[in-house]
Amino acid sequence: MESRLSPREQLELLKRGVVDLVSEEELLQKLERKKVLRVKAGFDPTAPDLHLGHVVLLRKLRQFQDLGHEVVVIIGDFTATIGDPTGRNETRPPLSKEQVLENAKTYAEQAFKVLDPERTKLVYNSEWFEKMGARDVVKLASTYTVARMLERDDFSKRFKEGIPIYVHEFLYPLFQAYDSVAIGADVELGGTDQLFNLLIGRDVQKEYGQEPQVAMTMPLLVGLDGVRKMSKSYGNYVGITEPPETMFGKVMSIPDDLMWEWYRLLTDLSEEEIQKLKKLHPRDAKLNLAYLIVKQFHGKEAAERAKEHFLKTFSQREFPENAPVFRFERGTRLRLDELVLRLGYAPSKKEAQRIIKGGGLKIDGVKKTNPFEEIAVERELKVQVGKKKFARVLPA
RNA sequence: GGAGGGGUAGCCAAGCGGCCAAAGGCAGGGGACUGUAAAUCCCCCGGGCUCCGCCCUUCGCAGGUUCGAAUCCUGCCCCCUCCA
Repeated sequence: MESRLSPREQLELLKRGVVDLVSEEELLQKLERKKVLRVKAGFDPTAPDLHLGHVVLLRKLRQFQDLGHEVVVIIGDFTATIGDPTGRNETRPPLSKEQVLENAKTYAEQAFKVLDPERTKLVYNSEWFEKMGARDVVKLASTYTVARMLERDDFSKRFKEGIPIYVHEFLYPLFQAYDSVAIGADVELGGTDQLFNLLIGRDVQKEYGQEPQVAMTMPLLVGLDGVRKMSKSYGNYVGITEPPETMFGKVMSIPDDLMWEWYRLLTDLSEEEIQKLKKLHPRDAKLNLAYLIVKQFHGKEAAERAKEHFLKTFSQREFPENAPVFRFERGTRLRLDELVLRLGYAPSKKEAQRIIKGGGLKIDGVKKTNPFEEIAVERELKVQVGKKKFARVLPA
């Protein structure tokens, strides 16, 4: 779909799913004036693993690309090498240059599962920040007031509650804003939590004599727990490089209520189509969702296989043939708690024992509840730990 | 710089000489139910030992007083509040 659409039609499309748009009129004007807009998105090079939460954003970027626009991904290598003690994580050592490059590479590989490489530019912000002197930093800092900085939710809250705010933390939004100046961004895209930063970008661009960018934010995807935003540190995420079966299973485990939002943010289905799906049995609607998502990252065939696998394993309770294989020397005698530990399905022997005593271990379909029982590896053992973890144990 | 409050397991939060591996809640794990959803119920939740018992390591850090300390004393580090 090349950019045959009128500016107004483009606008309508681009507005879909967006939370904040500052402002709609400006975006329309830009679309009318320019054929190719520069759409900016930042990337944090400390965490290169992308999950579905990022995909929400990437999909919107892709939409811009499909309309003929250009995406500029800013790799925040400069800021990353300084280190950011914002969170409570003290041990967050500044990344080395190599590390950043490495992460950027992984990031790009993953991002191009959604983005069009032809219309994507990767830019490192060290390119301009390394050249900046103290004078330039002061100039940048003087474009904003402390009072305005404190407008940010996060800052004002911390300020009121007496949680420390470091001076350099005020600098980060400004640096991000300056990225927009450096590349002359027309639009910047981010999660809703980024709105404040995106708006600062507008102000700073004006200070530097540029036309302000349009700020556009996308909803934060709620994670598997159905409560918090999807994030690696909450462990409620679906990584886009995860195997089809895992992905499928994870999607199936989301709360029912959440699935419609996922449909909106992660599939191309229209609102009408989604409404129709609501008439299905929730399980079937969710199977369809999982299928559509897996398909995007692994293709149709893999999606079908994953679905089949899911149905067999969980609906018909069959042992999955593609379960991970573990080999032990023939004749090895192991205690059951040891076995579970060695398979990596328990963090300690104690925990393995608890699982077993609680009835969470099955070997060849038979429940084993004595963790001290020994078993010899003479032939294939079909091991199941809990509901979702399987292993085929073979003699080597 | 001054005065006060506080640092307890993944998080929140009790405990303030022994009955404390440390209440309670959340998160998490296992089981039942089921649609690997939600809700509900039961069990577990520092580590090790063939383990109905024993041992080791934990209550900011380092020492000390005690038969015995998360609990008392000393020093140090960190955080917060009010004042300057």
